[in-house]
Amino acid sequence: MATLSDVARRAGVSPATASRVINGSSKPVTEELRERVLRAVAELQYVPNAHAQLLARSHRVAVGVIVHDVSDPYFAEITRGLQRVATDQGRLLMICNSYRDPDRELEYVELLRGQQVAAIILAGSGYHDATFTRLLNEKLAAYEATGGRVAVIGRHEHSGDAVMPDNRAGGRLIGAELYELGHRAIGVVAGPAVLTTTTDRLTGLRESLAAHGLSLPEHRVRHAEFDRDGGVAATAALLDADPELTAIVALNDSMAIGALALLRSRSVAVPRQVSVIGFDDMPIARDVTPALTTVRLPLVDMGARAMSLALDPGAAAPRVEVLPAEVVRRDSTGPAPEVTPVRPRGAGSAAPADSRPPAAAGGGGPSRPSPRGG
Amino acid sequence: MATLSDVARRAGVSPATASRVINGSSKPVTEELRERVLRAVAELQYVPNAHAQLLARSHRVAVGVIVHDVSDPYFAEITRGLQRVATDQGRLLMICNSYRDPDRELEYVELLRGQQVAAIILAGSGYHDATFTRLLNEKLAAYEATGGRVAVIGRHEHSGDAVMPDNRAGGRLIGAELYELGHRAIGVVAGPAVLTTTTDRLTGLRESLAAHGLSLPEHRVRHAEFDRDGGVAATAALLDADPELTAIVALNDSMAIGALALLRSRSVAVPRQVSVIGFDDMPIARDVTPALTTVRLPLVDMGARAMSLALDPGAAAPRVEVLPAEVVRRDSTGPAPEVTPVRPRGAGSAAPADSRPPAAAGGGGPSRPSPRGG
DNA sequence: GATTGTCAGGCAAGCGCTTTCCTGGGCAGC
DNA sequence: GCTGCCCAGGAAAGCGCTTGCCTGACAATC
Repeated sequence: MATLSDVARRAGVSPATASRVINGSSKPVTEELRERVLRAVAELQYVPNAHAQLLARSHRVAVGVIVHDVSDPYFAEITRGLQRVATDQGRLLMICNSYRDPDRELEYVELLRGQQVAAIILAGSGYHDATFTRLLNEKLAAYEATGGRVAVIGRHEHSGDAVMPDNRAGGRLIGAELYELGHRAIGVVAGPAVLTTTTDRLTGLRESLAAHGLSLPEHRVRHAEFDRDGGVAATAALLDADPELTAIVALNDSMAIGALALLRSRSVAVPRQVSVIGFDDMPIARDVTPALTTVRLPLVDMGARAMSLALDPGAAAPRVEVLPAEVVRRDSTGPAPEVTPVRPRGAGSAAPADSRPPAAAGGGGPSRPSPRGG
Repeated sequence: MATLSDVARRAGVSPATASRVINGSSKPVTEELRERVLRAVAELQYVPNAHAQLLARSHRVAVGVIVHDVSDPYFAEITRGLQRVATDQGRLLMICNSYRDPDRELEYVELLRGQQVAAIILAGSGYHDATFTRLLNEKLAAYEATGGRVAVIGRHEHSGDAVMPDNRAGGRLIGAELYELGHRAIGVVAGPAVLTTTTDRLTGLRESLAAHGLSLPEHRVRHAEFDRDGGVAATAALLDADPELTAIVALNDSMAIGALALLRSRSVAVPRQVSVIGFDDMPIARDVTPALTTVRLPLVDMGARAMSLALDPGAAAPRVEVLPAEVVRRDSTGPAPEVTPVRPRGAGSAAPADSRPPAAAGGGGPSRPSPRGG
């Protein structure tokens, strides 16, 4: 591998001069020497050793981001936003997948610290785990103490700059939407209980149902992995236990897609028999059938803002930007059916023990806010 | 930021000893000193400067991969395979998105070279662009000349180790499949013509159609971006020009999803009126409606193998692994209808100028190879 | 002609770490 | 008691680059 001194030697100049030519230093260099250096660079196919440069300058240029999994569309979208701003500012982005393993997350913080990144961005749900949270905060604090910048997306536990999707409000929107459509028997396909995203969304949903005098019993909430197959499993469990459900809330779109798949495999009509609503509005949501009603989060924007916060030297006070959630109505939700929607498979017709109210006659909620959203 | 000498000073030892303790060097160190060093490390929250380490050791540990876009499921899957092997071997993976910009691709090669990566993996289609190809090969050659390893996925233009999905055979499979189903009026929703992936798949398709005496006129091939919206646009163009098409081949699944969306918006029944077949078998393919018939490529495996090749010191001769494509039959394809399937919108019924043969009566190909795949 | 100013270019000191080689003390062997 | 060996630990030489500072040549000024 050719080095700077190789270039300098070939051009018949000192390494200092070569360096200045290559980096476009403000220090003037004769045109002739400049050309000799550039020619040598081309001839040797010289590329500066980035590590040596980083050691020599004290200027940190890369930015690290730790996500659960970039191939998950949720994070793919966020990453796209991060990338855009990073690239605009001439920063290199290093992406690390924790695969939802807290330990790996801690390791990556160290790794990124060792890489001398200018900022670390943590994207994705936090964990209900006090020990982990303390450990993580210690590590981040140590990093910040040496001038590193930290921004988080959707995490409560860190005290610095943060971009927060309004998961709880989103949960409330779902509750209101389903209530207006007349649904009273609602099941929830939830992500892992240790994730704050799961509990936040669930809390919001419970709040709005409670406001209408409805409760959400524990057995109507099934936890599984936050992905398509988790959605399949949780939906199956939910329906097996409660065939009279008229609506299924999936706490993210991947799970919702799993729910749709399971319902289709059981020949349950959506939304005629059962409505399904998701969360996140990932791009594919509009292309499944029926197109998925969901709660939109401005994912790309969340990424972009987080990167802006991270790269902005920053006010003394930590900045928290809460980004709103909004319902996107598509075809997977509809008015609650008036009779038990799901024929229990095999078993004799289960007693409809549910306390379903008469439900506003004429189907459809009192007034569907708008005929079609997004 | 605490340095090694800070640690050494605090522990009352030399930097050499501290380094040896921290890296678990084979050189023996008294238990007492060892403990003092480790305590100092903990107290100072010391993390070694990775760049300094890389400078000092000559051992390169990171691996770089250049993909078109990780958030595209095709590359997300490949990346997953790459990651797995890289992690198993204790390598850090650096992911770079070229966003299908050849210039950016060249830049990233330089960047990765500067980062002293042990290997560079190029994933994704090559370009029909002689100048670019030459430039790229020069850069890669320079990198290899200094001991760097290169592996490519799905690119003809590089002469070293390669993993090649059998795009052409996949194209042939599609042709055979549609022919057997009785389709004679076939349109192609293709990716950019400059991509070798596009042309390879198209070539295969043409070959198998030709084997049955069918040709694929240019106006039945529409090029657009290799994504969902490209699929929408190309399908619309195709149908507007040729309402009598009975099958649409999308050269990747993203475009196929766009095609399905467009057909639904025009109320064209799939597969009753028009069959749709995709390519790649990305995970979402089974969850759209109708579930997408497609050609499966072993994406994760492709990534894993490429990484193995890249990390394996390597035989003198370049190794090329061709991975087979296989048809996955789902619900978006069916026998060709016997009458003009798409009612032209508005315009008077276009003359069915097509040379459609009588088509085997009874619908359905002579014998559908297997009732249901994958 | 001596002095000062200007300016292109080079010297050399690091950046933080690893690793080779050397040192000096303790011990066994004669 | 002296020599030689072994071994833990340290000194120091880089790894490849940047950059503050200095040098030496030349031109301008008195």
